[in-house]
Amino acid sequence: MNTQKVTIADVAKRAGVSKGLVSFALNDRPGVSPETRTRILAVAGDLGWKPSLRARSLSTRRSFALGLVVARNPEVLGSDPFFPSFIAGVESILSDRGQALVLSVVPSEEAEIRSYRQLVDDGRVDGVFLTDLRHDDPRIPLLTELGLPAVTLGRPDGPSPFPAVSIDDTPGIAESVAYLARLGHRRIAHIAGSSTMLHGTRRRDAFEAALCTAGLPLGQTIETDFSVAAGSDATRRLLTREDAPTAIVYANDPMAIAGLGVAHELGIRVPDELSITGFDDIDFSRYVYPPLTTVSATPVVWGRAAATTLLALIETGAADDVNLPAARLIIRGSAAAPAHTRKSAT
Amino acid sequence: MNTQKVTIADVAKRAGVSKGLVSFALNDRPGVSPETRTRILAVAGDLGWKPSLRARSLSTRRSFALGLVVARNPEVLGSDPFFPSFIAGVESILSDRGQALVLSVVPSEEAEIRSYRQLVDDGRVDGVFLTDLRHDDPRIPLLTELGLPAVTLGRPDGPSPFPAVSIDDTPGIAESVAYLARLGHRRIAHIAGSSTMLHGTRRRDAFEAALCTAGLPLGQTIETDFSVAAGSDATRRLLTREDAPTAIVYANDPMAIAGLGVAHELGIRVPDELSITGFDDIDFSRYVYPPLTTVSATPVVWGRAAATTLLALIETGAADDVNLPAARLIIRGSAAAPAHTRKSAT
DNA sequence: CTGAAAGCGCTTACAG
DNA sequence: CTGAAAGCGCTTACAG
Repeated sequence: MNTQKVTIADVAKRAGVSKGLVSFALNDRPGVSPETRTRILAVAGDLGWKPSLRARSLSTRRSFALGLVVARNPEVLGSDPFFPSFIAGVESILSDRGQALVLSVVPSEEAEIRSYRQLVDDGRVDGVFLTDLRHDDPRIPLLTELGLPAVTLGRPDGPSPFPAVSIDDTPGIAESVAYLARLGHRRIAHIAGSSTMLHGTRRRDAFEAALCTAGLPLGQTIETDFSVAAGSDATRRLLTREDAPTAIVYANDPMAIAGLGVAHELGIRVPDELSITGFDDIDFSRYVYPPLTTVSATPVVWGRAAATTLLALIETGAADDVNLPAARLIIRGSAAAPAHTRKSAT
Repeated sequence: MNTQKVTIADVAKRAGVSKGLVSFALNDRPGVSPETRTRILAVAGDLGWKPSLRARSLSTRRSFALGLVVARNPEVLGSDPFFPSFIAGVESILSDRGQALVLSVVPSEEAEIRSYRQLVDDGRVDGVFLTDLRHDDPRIPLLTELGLPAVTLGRPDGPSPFPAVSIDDTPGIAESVAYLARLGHRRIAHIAGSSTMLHGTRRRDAFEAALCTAGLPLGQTIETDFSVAAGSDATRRLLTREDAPTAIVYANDPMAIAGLGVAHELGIRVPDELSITGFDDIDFSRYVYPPLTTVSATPVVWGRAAATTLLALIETGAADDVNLPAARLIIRGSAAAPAHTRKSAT
């Protein structure tokens, strides 16, 4: 209950020094003799002094907080565990360093821009995480103009003054396609994410490149917004066609799980009559039936790395890009040799 | 780029008044003539003055931010869309009121307590949301001691000085059981959430009461931690028993979806041979097959109400409890008459 | 209705 | 190595 009662002045008086010196001792700055420093710190401890963050903020013009503004629509936000995990990773770094996370969830791109401006106008944060990178992402020039440090998750497609923390998702898609091709599939489709998102396009490009590598004809691709609903619709369209694919590579797990539902509904057995692969390895993926063959993702690791990088950037003014281990294929039960291959093998 | 350059002193000088008066005008306090106020505000507008939140924080001892600390384990956090939606609801209120949300995700109960203490030591927030209420929740005495305003989601089982914003989930469970009983089920089991959580116990109690109302014998109940993995295990245990139930009422959708997977794996058809119901109506629930009969939840509405209440409490020092509309049963495809009933009906 | 001053609790040149 | 003072940009009694 005594909290916030004792101030730097109390410590100074009790230690018989000036407030300035207490501040120097606290911040480990040169100009205080070791003995004096020790004495000051001891007095501070005795008194239970907790330096006021608000006062420090005012004089240092720092907020000791990092920001994350999320502009996903509520549905895809809810069915995708990326953010909870990413945030858990971020927090594991921040909590030990006395930093806080300010989270903003906004419904539109306009609201997103307003949110960033508000954050800097209010001096709420010292830097932000840029997730879900888009093509020619408007946030990069915006933050540059605002002078707010940032770290991007993945490398932007335009010029960027910010360090990037990346996980290459190309190998995961490539492995998925190669695996399906090896099983004997020739009509492989892709249910892609939004083409406004960098990772939507990148996974799609990886899919097409992998098809090419495997010597397979170009497959059908349907673009979605990454939502469960869109994944469901796209699957239905694909499966009710004349030349329905025998395998579908999904750009994320939630859509793949929805696809599983559609297949069940249509009486198409997975993996016997249809193979599917996902992306992200969300918790659900191993508990649906059949368990989903998918690509691992490590959002917690990404969160830690991004937080570490952003903090370094803020403190030192510079930080290197970091490349995290690529996502890999995890083979479970949702893919198998296509029906005709099986028949001819019998 | 001019941001944060112009201060209250500039406005005062330009308007020919004292800083104090500018402050009064800004805060709509009595003691400024209408003309003067208008003139001051006009000057402020011209100059593009944005009052410094940091300076206001220091002198008012307020942070203009609200806190949410989440202590769920990463898995259940990720598969349950409650938090993203709840937060979206909270933000929709906060953003218009110049408030920010500081989010803390912690791995343990000790870390949780430390997090709250840190939040008040640093004066990061003016109040917090208490979610996932537990029995004899230690956070209530803790926050009382710390003097931090809070709002609870649901009513605690012990004494609490804080307003509660509640959604009664009892009717939803009661309706689920009544519906299954009406379909002809007599062996209905419950896969419950954690008994340390108030909503885990409450749903379980509602289940047992509903069974009683329906004149059915006490069903089997298995307690879990609400996770997908636990829901899967519990379902397997139930279905491989001699006296396997013909229907299962799950305490949340993620577990019900895992249950669907187990049933598929065991070759038990849903709903023909097994009926299941969920709780929460998460986005996935309508896209699995068969689509899940479940109970609606409105986390966004809950978020708005909780934010409104907490802000009222902080500003006026008091706020009333609020009761939101109860969750209701949503009938989809995962429940039907039990197999033997069907047979005898043929 | 208005002004001048002190205060919120730190940090940071500037002297010594 | 140390002290006294000014400053960060607001708010808030206190006088008039």
